[in-house]
Amino acid sequence: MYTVKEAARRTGLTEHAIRFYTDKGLVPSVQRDEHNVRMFDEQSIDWLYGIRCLKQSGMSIETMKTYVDLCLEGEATVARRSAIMLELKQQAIAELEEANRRIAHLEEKTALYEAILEQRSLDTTNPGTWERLRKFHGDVFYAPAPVSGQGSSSELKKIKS
Amino acid sequence: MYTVKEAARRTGLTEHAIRFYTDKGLVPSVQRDEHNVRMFDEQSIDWLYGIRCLKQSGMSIETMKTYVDLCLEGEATVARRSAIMLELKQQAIAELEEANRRIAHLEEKTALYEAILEQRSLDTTNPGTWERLRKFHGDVFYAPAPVSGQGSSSELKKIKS
DNA sequence: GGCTTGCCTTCGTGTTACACGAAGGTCTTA
DNA sequence: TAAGACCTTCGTGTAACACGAAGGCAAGCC
Repeated sequence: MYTVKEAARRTGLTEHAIRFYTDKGLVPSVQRDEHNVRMFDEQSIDWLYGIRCLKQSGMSIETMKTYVDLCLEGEATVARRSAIMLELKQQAIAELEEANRRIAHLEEKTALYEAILEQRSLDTTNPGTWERLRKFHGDVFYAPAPVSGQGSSSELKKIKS
Repeated sequence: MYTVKEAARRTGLTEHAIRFYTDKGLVPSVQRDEHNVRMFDEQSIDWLYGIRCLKQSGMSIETMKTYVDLCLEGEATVARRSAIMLELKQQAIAELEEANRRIAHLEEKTALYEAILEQRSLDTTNPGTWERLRKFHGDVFYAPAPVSGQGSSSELKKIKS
């Protein structure tokens, strides 16, 4: 039987996290001794490993609770658990796509900054100067179509050089 | 000049978010009228668009504040702003890799579940039953090395097939 | 004048998954 | 008997808002 500290050492989780998980009911086999101290047996350690794994998969605590409860019900719930994992995978794929969009977006911006630094372009990344720039290329900074264009300035050429 | 509601309509942000951003100092050009009501001019709308864009890039509010302040200082800060964007891109790339890891991980799990559902494998996804399974293949569920290794994974081939 | 409607304000709580510290209890050891 | 090490619970803080409450203000309507 292990204390929180030992369980932390064995699982790689922090003591705080382990208390948090046990309090959330994610470690069904955990017991308390006569001084109300959490005691972990091998099965509890297994559960903690499982939790850590689910966390790595991006599962929320709430879903973990559902998942754990389904596990306790036994093999009859395999299909439902499978569905949870599939949904999680869909979510991960969505995050992947989001990350890809961000990178593409940031790629543009960093390229733009590079151009500015090399004096090849105007500074369109500062919203404070858009009024001056709007009529030329006011939509480099942000992805969707910006405000309806008005505003003018002729000192731009000076910067362009 | 626009109210919060109109600014929300024009920028696609919620009214709550707009109040939040203005209170954080991310919209330097915003004013208040005689009744303490926020008033947005075209430049304020530009700033809001910029904020929305930065948010889409995954930038934190704190960093946005830094970024906005740098913008206000003018073109002398282009290099520092560029550095912020580069860092953000690195972060996005890291998130991308994390998402890829998750998907690979979940791919295994969903495949395993499929195998279980097709009666081709034991249920190794339930930590509550690992005691029974540990001697067979206790490390399918979680990614890193599990409990101090006893048990072999020689039965894995049967599942993989 | 008074009421309703609609917009605005500030303030305060809830969210997620813990991190962190405080205050206090218990056991062991010097 | 006191220190040290460990545990407990409780409470606050985090990020980026969402949401609702309570209240102010102006305009329109009867």
